[in-house]
Amino acid sequence: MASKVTTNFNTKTVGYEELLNDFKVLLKKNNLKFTIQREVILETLYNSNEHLTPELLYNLIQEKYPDLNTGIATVYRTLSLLEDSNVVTSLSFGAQGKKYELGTKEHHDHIICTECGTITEFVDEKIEERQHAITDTLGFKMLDHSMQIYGICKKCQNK
Amino acid sequence: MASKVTTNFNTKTVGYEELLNDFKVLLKKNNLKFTIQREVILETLYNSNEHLTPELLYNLIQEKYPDLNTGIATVYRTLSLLEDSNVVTSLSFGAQGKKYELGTKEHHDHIICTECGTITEFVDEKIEERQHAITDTLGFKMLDHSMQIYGICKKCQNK
DNA sequence: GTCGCTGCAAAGTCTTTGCAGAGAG
DNA sequence: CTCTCTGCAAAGACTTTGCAGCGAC
Repeated sequence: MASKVTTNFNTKTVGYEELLNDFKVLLKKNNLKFTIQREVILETLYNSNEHLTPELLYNLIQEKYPDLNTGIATVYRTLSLLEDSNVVTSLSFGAQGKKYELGTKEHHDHIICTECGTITEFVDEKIEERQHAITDTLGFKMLDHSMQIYGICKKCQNK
Repeated sequence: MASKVTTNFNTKTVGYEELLNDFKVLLKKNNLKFTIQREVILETLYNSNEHLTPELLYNLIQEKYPDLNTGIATVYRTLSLLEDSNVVTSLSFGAQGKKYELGTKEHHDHIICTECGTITEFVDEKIEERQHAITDTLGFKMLDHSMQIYGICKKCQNK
């Protein structure tokens, strides 16, 4: 790898077994129960590379496990639980509706195509460095950050 | 000014008269009417250095011009109009509720204190440069971008 | 068995819309 | 005068909550 490359696209680090196990440990630690609904929600989030809205997630689950008859309320409740536990992260870009993604990936930012809605992820070391420099100047203790670039992707430009 | 300074905080460029005039021109161009409610909304946005939610804006107006009895629906309608015309920009950081700010300032990013909610604005040239470099690599046509840094401000750390 | 979880439906938020009268141009 | 705006209230979208029965442990 060339040493000049400081931007990386698309990172995924944790395997499903590991993720599931961590989730079980988390539940046990808080006296919560491991239910089939919770597993299905986690699995569906894991297997989707998209950023999912609660409703989209609900539909995917209905489709794949119609017999479970999982309620939308459970999806919301589980997403809140997962967000509080930092297993998923919520994003609120566009006009309406939060989207969720697993937080097991490495930190990354987002490039969003306003035509087709496709989200590309990236990390750039230089930007990360500057962010630290800026908050240091202000005496601000950085906990997290997010960056979104909006525009038109290559594919949509060629349409 | 030292040449090393590439980060700037808090920028405001357009005066109210100019802003108001642009708004009137915009309205005329689209066969829309200049109403007292629209003026009050624009003025209140201008005079607030905060990022306002529709409800907060509505309350400020009720307080200052109780006789106008401006409806919340008008606030929403006017904000949509202003957003479509790129006079204001909406931000959807935190958990719920969009916030609006005038788009007449120069482009800037946001540093948000998760304790007290204070928002600091900044621009960093190096980051802007990198963003362009990244989208160029992807053949992506950047239209806009936004960046938020979350953490704890100096004041709140000392509490 | 106990106690948390689930689905359902009802209740909350926040935002948008239909309508009839008011008001800008 | 005309045609858009406005306030009101009703309707919509999205999310949360109360409850009684179900199910993990």
